[in-house]
Amino acid sequence: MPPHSHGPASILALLEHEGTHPLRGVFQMIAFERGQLLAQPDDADYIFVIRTGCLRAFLLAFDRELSLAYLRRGDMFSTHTRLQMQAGEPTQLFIAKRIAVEQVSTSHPALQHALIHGLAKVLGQTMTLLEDLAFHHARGRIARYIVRSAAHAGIGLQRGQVVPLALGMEEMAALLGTTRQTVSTEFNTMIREGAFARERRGSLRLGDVTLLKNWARGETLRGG
Amino acid sequence: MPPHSHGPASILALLEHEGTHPLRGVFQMIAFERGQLLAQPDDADYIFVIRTGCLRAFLLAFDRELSLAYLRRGDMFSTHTRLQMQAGEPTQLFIAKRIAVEQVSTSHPALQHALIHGLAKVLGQTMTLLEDLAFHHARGRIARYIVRSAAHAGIGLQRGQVVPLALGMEEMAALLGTTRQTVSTEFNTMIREGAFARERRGSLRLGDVTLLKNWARGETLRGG
DNA sequence: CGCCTTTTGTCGGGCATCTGACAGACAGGT
DNA sequence: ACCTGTCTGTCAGATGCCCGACAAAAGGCG
Repeated sequence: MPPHSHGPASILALLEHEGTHPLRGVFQMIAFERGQLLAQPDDADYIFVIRTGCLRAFLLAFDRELSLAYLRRGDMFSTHTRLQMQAGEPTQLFIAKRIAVEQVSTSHPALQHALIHGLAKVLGQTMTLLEDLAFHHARGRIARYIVRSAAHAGIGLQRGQVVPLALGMEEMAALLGTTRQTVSTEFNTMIREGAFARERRGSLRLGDVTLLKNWARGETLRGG
Repeated sequence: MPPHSHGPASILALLEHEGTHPLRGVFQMIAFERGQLLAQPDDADYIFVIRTGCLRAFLLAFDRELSLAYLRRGDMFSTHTRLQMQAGEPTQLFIAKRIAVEQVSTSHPALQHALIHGLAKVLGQTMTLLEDLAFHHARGRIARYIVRSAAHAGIGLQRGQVVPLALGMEEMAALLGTTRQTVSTEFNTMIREGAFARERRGSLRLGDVTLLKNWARGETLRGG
């Protein structure tokens, strides 16, 4: 569930405003190059809001990685010991220690709501991933990803519609918890079966949408 | 990741106190029988705190289910469209509409913190599950579960220690995202290799702890 | 256009794990 | 003790997926 809709704009507005809102005092702005990692400076918890660019949150184990979400402008999140962050492009964000935010936010309930909202959102995305991994085969996950991409782009599931795909095979694999090869193979098999066709790189044209829906629904469950 | 430590006791204290704390007004107490489902009455979000008993949060897809967490006294959570709740034993809980809580909590920052804390905790557990599913084989997940069980019971990882297991094979399988048969087979293979021995039902005696640690660390990663 | 790098497609072998089926072990009640 | 239901152990067959390797294709740049 990649690019998701923007979080509470109010926070960003507060932080970007030229005034001296008390909240602005605890946040620092930092910039990242493409590919740069957001290192955990100490073992304190941090909270941040994306201002521009794109940050990929992922789990890392040895040489494998699983992408959890792509955070974009307005998205708010907190550093988490087990999560790595990497800029997918030049990125700016506001960051502050969680404790500091909590102290200030005592008098700013709106921020609290925003935080809860943000956490709940990431929790939801994580749950989607969990569903995918636990219940769906590689083909189902790909189908679900395509359906989500279409929905996110505001495109109906109808033959002929063009759906943009933000990710390459490798990145898709990392997001879906599988391998480049499996994604590639399944993808092309789905094309041969007529579910959709390739449209240059980075987009596809929908074909037999019923097929896609059935795969996405997971008629055939994982491990079966 | 089964029973986790108790949440903010303050909330429960507030709710259980005989006085007329404003917070108490928005919460209702309900009781459940063993096996009963916590149905989503309408499409509003609810927040609840467990008072007694045990609630299992799980994902459901067709005839398969994946247990996410076992919530116990003091644990706080919110209903989530995709999550089912089931009482594992007679259970009482305080429940309220999220909106109502937010309105009241505007003047009670402590509650906000507790909520954020609770959400973050569940997010953490979800992440653990995700790690398991994405990176570890069945054996690794079982080993990790045993290690967690020991830690939760405050038992050191040393030969001879007795670790209680709260779950049967079937429930363990649901929590670890695998099948009863696989858990049973792996479990007994691990016993034969000397990692631990069975101690009546529901507990085991640790043997070669190094083996256990290695499996838990995941020397051998999933899909490899 | 030709070169080089990155991305994508495909194959064959191997393996973890799922399914379905059945037998043995345990626990509770009468 | 017995029966009875639930839990547990194990097997054989099937399969989805991973891995390593290599070829084909696409894009950037002089």
